[in-house]
Amino acid sequence: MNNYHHGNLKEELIECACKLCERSGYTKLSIRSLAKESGVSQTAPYRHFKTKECVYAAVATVGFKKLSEACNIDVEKKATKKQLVKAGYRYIEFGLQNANTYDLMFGTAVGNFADYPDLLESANKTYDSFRSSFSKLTNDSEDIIAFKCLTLWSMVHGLVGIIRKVHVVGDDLKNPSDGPISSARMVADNLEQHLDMVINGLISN
Amino acid sequence: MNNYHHGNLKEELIECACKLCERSGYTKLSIRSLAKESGVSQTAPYRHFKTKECVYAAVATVGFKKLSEACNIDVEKKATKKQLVKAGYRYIEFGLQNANTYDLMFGTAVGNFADYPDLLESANKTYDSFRSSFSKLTNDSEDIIAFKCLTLWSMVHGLVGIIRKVHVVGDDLKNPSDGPISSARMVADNLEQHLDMVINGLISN
DNA sequence: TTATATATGTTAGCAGTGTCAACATTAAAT
DNA sequence: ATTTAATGTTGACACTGCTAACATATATAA
Repeated sequence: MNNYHHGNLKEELIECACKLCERSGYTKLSIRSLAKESGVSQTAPYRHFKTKECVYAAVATVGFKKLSEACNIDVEKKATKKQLVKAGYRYIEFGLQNANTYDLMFGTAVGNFADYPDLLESANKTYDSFRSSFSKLTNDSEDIIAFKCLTLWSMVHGLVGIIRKVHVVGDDLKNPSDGPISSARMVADNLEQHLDMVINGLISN
Repeated sequence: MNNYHHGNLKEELIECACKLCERSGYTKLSIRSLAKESGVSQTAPYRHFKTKECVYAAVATVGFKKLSEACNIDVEKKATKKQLVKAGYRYIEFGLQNANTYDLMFGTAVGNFADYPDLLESANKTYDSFRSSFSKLTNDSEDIIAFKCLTLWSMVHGLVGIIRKVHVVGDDLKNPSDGPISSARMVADNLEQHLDMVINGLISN
C-alpha cells in the first residue's frame, strides 16, 4: 500500500496513451512523457510494455472497440439497408473524429496484428459484426459476401483517407485549412448517396 | 571543383531518400543516415531541407509523379471504361508495390501539402488527369463528376489500405505472413470485378 | 509466521535522433 | 578583385527508445 508501487499503472498508461495519441498523434507520444504523466520513473512503463509498438497496439485495441461501438451494428436484429448505410456513415464519422487513433489502427505503426492477440481479437470482432450484418441483406454465398463486404469496407475506409487528405474544389485538390471535420462536412451531404449507390450496386447484383 | 562542395547534393539526397524510404519505410530514415550515404557531414542536408518533413515531402512528390506514370492515363485519347478499370488496377498495383512511399503520399507524415508547392502541384496533376479521364465517360455535370470521381478514388485508395492490412479468410481477418503483394494476389483475381461493379454503378446512374 | 520468489519500480547510462549556432570554404555577383 | 551568397563542417543541446543493475513491495510456500 506504499506508493512505491503504483497499483494500476498499466491501465493508467493505456488511458493516458489513448488520450495523448488522439490529441497529438502517435508520433508525438514518448514512453518518457507517458511515464511522467503517470508520475512514475522513465522506465517503469517497460515493466508493462516490452516496446513502444506494444503501447501503440494497446491504443489500437481500444480503438477497434470504440469503432465497433460507434458503428453499433446490432447482430441480433435483422439488418436493413438503411442500417448498413448508417453504419457506414458512423464508420466514416469515427475515422474523421478519431483520426489519430484511426492511423494507429490502419497504419503501419503496428506491424503485425498477430503479435498482439488482444488487438487481433478486437479487430476481428469489428470485422465479423460488419460482415455478419451485411450477410443478412443478401442470399449470396459466403465467398460473394466476403467479396462484397471487402468492397464496401474499402469504400468507407478509402473515404476516410481521402476526405482527410483533401478538399475537392473544382479542378484542384486543396488541403483543408480548417481541419478534417469541416472538410468532411463538405462531403457529408452527399455521403449517404455515395454509400447508397455502392450498396445498391452490391446487393442488387 | 574541389570536393568541399558536393555539387549535386540535393538531387542525390532525394534519390537516396526515395530508395531508403521505399526499402525500409520512412520511419527508418534519418537525416544523418542520408548524409552518411551521400558521404557528407551530418548537417549538410539542412542546407537543402529545412526539416525532415521537407525530405518526406520531396519523396512524396516523386511518388505522385510515379503514380501518374503508373496509371498512365492518356488525357488526349478518349477514355473507355476498360481503360478506367485498368487505371484503377494500376493504381492499386502501385500502392501495393510501393507501399512505403504510398504511406508518405497519403499518410500524416507530411502535414499540409500547401506548405510544399511542388508536392501540391504533383498531387494535383495526378488527380486532374484521373478526373479528366473520368469525365469523358459520362455527360454528368462537373459537380456530379467530382462526386463520382471521389467515390471511385476512395474505392481504390481504400482497397490498397485494406488489402495491405488483412487477409480475409473465412470469418477472420489475418495478417499476411507472406507480405502484401501475395495478399493482393488473393484479391487480384476479383479486383477487376470490384472496379467494374463500382464503375458500372457510377456511370449508369 | 517466516522465507523465498516474483512482480513492479528506480537509477544510471548508451547509442541514436532532429535541430541549431558558429565557423569554413567555394561559387556567384558586383 | 572584392564582396556576397550558397554550401559544407564542427560541436553541441535536448530528446528519444531501450537495457542492465539494483531496490522494494507483494504473492507464494515452507
